[in-house]
Amino acid sequence: MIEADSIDAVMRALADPTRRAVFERIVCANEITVGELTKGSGVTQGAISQHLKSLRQAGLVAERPDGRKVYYRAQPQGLAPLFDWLTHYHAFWRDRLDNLRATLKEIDP
Amino acid sequence: MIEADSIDAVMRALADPTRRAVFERIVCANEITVGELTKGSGVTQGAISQHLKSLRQAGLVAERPDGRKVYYRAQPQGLAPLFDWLTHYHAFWRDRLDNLRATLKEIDP
DNA sequence: CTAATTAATAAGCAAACACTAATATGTCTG
DNA sequence: CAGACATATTAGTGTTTGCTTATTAATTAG
Repeated sequence: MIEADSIDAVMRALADPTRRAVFERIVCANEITVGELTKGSGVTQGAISQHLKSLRQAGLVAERPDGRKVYYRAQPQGLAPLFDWLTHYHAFWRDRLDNLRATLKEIDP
Repeated sequence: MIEADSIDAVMRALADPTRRAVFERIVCANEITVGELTKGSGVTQGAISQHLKSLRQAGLVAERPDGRKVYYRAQPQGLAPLFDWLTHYHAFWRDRLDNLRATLKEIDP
């Protein structure tokens, strides 16, 4: 069984376009500060901090405070719930299609 | 480049728990009517219809009207944007980790 | 033709959300 | 220490969202 809570947190976190963009930038930059993320994001530093909180709670990013800066990096295993969910339903589909094919072959071999 | 619009629609559609549950039921049942989906969903038929509209617009499900009933089925290629997005960032990560490993090996072979 | 059934849609509403501006907290620098 | 800097947090606000009830449209049954 896929854990419903984590998939929920991950999906919700990635559903918002600006928050997803923040996540993508964090992935591409190995490590990046809040200030850098704010620059060119189109929103306020406060907004970025709030998005980071969501991403952190979803397990998608981790923080590394250094002095007065905080570096964020992506957490690879954070996408696991989403990955599992997708694979599960993909497998489901594939099996059903296989069964369908088999049945059709049985009827008309 | 991953198409931003479709990934957005798919993520938004699957972000809501009840809508995601509707989708999962549609996947598991090969075909299912609105009435059956409503039964045991905890929400009204109107709500279900609205969720189906979102899923349809995201390309995740397709309808097959038959008499006064409407049968819904999942559309396998609907998850493709999500799948592509995931693979893209997964690959990104893997490459970066590979590079890191290589660099470490260079320093201390 | 009339009733009942099935699904889509519309209007209204409360809750959640994304954002801003302002403030608080902690850190470095002169 | 005082002021600049980097980030988190809070309060307030407009918009979106998920839901309900009621209605409409279409199809079938008696």
